[in-house]
Amino acid sequence: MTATYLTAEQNQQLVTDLIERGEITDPASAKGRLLHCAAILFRQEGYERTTVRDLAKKVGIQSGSLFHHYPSKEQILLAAMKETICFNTERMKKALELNSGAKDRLQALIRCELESILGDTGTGMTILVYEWRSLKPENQQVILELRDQYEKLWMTALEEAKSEGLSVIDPFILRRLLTGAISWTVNWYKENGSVSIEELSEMTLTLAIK
Amino acid sequence: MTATYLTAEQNQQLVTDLIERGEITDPASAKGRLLHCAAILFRQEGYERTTVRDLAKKVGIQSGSLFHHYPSKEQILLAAMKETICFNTERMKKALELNSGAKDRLQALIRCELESILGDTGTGMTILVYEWRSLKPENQQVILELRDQYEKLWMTALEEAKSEGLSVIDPFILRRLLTGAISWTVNWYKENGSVSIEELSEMTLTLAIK
Amino acid sequence: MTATYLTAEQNQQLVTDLIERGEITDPASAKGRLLHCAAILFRQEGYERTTVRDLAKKVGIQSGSLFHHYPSKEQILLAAMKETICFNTERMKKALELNSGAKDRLQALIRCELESILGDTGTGMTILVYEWRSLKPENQQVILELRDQYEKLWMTALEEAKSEGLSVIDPFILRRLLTGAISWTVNWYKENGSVSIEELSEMTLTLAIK
Amino acid sequence: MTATYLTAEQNQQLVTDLIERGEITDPASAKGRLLHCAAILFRQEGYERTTVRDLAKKVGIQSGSLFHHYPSKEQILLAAMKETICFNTERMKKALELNSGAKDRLQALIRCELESILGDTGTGMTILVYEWRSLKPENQQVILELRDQYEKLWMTALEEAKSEGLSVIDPFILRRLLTGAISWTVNWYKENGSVSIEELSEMTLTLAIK
DNA sequence: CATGAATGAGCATTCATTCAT
DNA sequence: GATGAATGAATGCTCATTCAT
Repeated sequence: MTATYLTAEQNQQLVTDLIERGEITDPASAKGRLLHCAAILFRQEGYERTTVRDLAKKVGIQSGSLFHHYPSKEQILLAAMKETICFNTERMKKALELNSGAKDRLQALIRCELESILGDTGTGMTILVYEWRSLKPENQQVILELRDQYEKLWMTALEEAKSEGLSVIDPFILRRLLTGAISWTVNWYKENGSVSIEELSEMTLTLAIK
Repeated sequence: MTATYLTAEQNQQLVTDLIERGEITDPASAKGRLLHCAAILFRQEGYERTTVRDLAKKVGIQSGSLFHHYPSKEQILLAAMKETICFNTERMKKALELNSGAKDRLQALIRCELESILGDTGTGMTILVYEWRSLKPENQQVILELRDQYEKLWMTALEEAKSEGLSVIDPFILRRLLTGAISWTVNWYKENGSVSIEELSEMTLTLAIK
Repeated sequence: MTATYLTAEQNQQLVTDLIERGEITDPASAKGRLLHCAAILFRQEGYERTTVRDLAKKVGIQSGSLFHHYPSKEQILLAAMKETICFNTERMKKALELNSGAKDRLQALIRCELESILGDTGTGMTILVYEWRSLKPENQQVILELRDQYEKLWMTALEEAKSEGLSVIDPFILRRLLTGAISWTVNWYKENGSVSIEELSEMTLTLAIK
Repeated sequence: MTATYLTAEQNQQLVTDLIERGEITDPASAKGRLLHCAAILFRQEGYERTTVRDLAKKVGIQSGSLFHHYPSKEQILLAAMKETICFNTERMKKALELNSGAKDRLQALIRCELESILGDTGTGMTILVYEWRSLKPENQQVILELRDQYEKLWMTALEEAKSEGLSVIDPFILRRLLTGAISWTVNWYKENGSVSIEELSEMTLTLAIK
């Protein structure tokens, strides 16, 4: 048996809610399209290798127009990161609500993070991992604070798992090992390969618990 | 009980041997110092953010002089990657020789890779992971081929572990999950913290096997 | 004894008359406010360093809206210069009418020009001096023609002074030396300092005549 | 009778001395040519309207090469200003040495400043006057300090003139009026016109003293 | 081998101007 | 009239690479 996960409808509803609450930008708007394209390019090519001209071309505007929406390239990265954390934190909360029991709750988190890394939503956590060093220290701090909430959800779940005897490793270290294992999937997982994201999340769970 | 690992002397001997065989560059030579500095800077700052002037300054020469040793910045990265793989492949072979039994052999590999990522030798595997996209496809191919040998050592050990019932996950996927978990340590592990590299390698082992 | 100068009421009356005759724009109108703000910003920051966005912000409108009033940034500068010359020419005429005798008439002109440079009316001659090179040749020509009338008032007064033996220098050169001396005051004169504009105009007069 | 002024040879000797002492850059060197061209262009076109591409073209190099010599456009302006003040301060000192008597010494200063403004040496004081606002406050401070020595020479001469009864105006104000009168000549004086620089300096002197 | 001035393509960013709403 | 998103040419600056010395 496996954990319950958000349906496509619930996922879509979450997006709608967050747009309404102003926490993420409507992907249908110019600004939202910009952010979506930026997330994809930064993920594929890396922040440094993506020029504002590349980005503008992908969005379908002129490079100067980017600066109508954001004052600098780095602010685009920052905004993409912020919305990504925000969306994924909310999705993890919803996924936790749907499950009870340490094991299922942990699996829900793993699956959420995998979906975020591997999905084509452009909201992927990958840029948070790989483009971190491109932020100036002050902006790193901004992200760190948002990331705290996200990581608290994980820590709670891992501590619960440990107290139930499902794991013996220190939760702090286990979380970091899992972060690496999951984020690295972006470099090898092929969507139409033999393994589904759901199966992959089950395998990842067996790493975390006995 | 834990696996046997190379002593500092054995490690040093390996370096000497590889220099003699011409497989890695003598770190005392100008070229070797260049490669060493490059590895450190590329790891710390990233390849794109490291300018040839930064690198030249660290080496203590003028930027134009770099190009007497390598025809381009990318070739410096490529050389650093090659030597890193070469050295670490050899070190893993040595470490495997020192151990028998699937569990110990697996732990030896984990420890080798962690040492390579976290050690201050400048030979770290980190750049292989994070600067991969900075290589042109043809150079990626060169590294991929070298990497094959390295990965074969892992695959053999993981298949052995599976056939002995230590693990149930597909070795191919397990290796990739471990790759991520181990390489990510560069982002959080603090040398003088409460956990030694040896302890960390034991914890990582518990992820891989039951 | 000193020359007679326009009272504040006479000054205000002049403004009203000129608005009525359509020679300057009513500063209460949108266009007038724009010109007023432009004159101030161009004087403070310089024409090149003042962006249309800065100007729009000061006026309290959007930058695109400026172009409903003037077809280009340069036309705004041109209009500001035109109105400045027009207003100051008229003011000098009035001031000349109030005085007789070469000395007093000359002092009246000096004081007028100083008031125009140092006053806070935003109609100052400073931009004519410092932003001259920002005009395209054809627009420089437009200003030159307006400026001719203005300068004729000066030349007449200086020739009169010379024929009365008050000065020995060639009026053409004397006028240019005075132009520099007076316009430069914008860079050092402090309104609440120890010297009033009236006193300064007397001192300047002693430069021009014996 | 008129004041003594530096001969062309003495002028040239001064240049040579200052280059030797490292206080100004050899105009024959690449850096010196750059500074010379910059001074001319900044004077003719203004700092803002001069692009680094314009400057590079005039020097005969590529725009990127400018930044081999100076880290920014503003530093080029700053260097040009520094060398200008330095050279003109030294030239004024030499000119003062050649003359005695308040009147002659004052005329020497006036002539020096006029030569500096109107000469084609590219070392003209004009940019100090007209491009002042283009410097950031910290760089303005640097120039202010250098300028202090220069202005002290003037103040001493003007105070001497006043104590000898040659002038009645406050030296502080007189200096500023003269600064304006002299610097403004750049806008109207034509070299091959009917008036020589020497004659102009005599006329200017009659403004300053009775 | 090493230097360091020079290159030149490329970069992020600016900004006057346009125009559909 | 006014808005404000979009334009696109131009700007100051960067940087891997070249090459005469």
